[in-house]
Amino acid sequence: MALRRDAQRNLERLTAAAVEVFHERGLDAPLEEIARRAGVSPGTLYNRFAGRDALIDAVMPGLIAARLEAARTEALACADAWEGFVGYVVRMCELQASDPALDDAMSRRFPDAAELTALCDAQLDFVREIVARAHAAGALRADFTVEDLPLLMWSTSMVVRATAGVAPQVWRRALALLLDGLRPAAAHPLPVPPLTEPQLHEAMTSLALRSR
Amino acid sequence: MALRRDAQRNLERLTAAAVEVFHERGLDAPLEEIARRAGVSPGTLYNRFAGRDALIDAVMPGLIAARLEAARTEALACADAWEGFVGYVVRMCELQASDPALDDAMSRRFPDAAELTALCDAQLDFVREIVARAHAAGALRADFTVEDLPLLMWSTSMVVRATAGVAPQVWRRALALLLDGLRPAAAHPLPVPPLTEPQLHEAMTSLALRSR
DNA sequence: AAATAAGTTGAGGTATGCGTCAAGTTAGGG
DNA sequence: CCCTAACTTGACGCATACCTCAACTTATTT
Repeated sequence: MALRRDAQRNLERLTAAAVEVFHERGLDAPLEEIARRAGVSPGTLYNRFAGRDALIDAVMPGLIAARLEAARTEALACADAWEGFVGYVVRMCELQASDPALDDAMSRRFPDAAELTALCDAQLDFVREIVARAHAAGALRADFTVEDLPLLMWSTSMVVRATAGVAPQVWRRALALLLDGLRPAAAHPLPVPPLTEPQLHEAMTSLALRSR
Repeated sequence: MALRRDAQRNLERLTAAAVEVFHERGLDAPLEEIARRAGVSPGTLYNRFAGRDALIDAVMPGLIAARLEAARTEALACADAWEGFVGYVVRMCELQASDPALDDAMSRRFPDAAELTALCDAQLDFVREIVARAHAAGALRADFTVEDLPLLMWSTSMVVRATAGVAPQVWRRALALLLDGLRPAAAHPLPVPPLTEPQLHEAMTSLALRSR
């Protein structure tokens, strides 16, 4: 059954406030702040959303779906396979750098945010194509796998966090150094195998970052 | 004047407990846990140490001084300048990966931990030599600077944190990819200039990591 | 204009962690 | 052995943040 009109309005205020606050403070922002900003009591928030993950799932997919798709199609549209790959990675890192909420949404998994999780998992599959195309063109070192991509994202995530207040573009330098290591000509044997897909998933899920 | 004997004993217990707890939980571990583990009340801890930084400063330099020096001398002793450089970086990252406390101590600055800060600043100067030697030998891309090294450390820090529970060696892979980008042959123009030294210092100081 | 279902409130309980201080305990010199 | 300065204690106040629920308010239906 439909929500009562006032409830509907509060729900909209809540999601709007969540977008704001997540943008400012990341996905670990206090829920009470979101309620406050929505002009609503904490009880109302919990009344409407089971918990943080439900709120995240109500808000984040709408913020990232279009951008993820844009990054993908842009990459595949690019004539040069290497340029496409690099363009994709850079675009993703730009998203990370532009918004702590996006960074969290892309670096971690929130088990009870089903839509968001589905979106990200799907993205990983699409990216497989981009990587495959680069491999086929001999533009990307052969021992690089899709599961290595999150390593780049994590790296950038930290560089951004450390330097955002001081030199907000420096992550591009760190990423460029890294990308230079991904060309076939740069390749030297790697010391350990890549993450398996389940390992990757577990790593993202257990990444509660700001605590231990 | 000397401490009373019981106070001396408590102080030793406190530093020992701090070493343990910092090792397990990083330098943000609750001080109360340290007091508890030392078999002492929180009051006693605060009685002996002005705050977290003082305790860190009492404990960490002893844990890292020797290892930092070993890494340096080992690097300079290495006949091949590139091997020396890589060996140094890998050794440092091994320290990071082996202990959250070392990771914190090397990735951040604790303004009121004077000894620790001095130690790390000195290290950066020594490392300048290693980088210079690699540059002189044409073994390291010319546009790489000492201030770029912390970018590597931050990158590794995050990869370690994400994967420690799942594939504790995978950081070596991420680092290897990165190092492959540091060879002169791999170099392509970098999009932004390196951090300046003051920027670097500020970035480390403001990196309160686990919060925002 | 009731009646009622739907929704909101906000104080309060839980938990973590910092830092303090009045009261109590103890080491160790005289 | 006893006195006093040195030291320890642990409960307390503060702050943050989670989540709940009994009492209240409001929209909607008839």
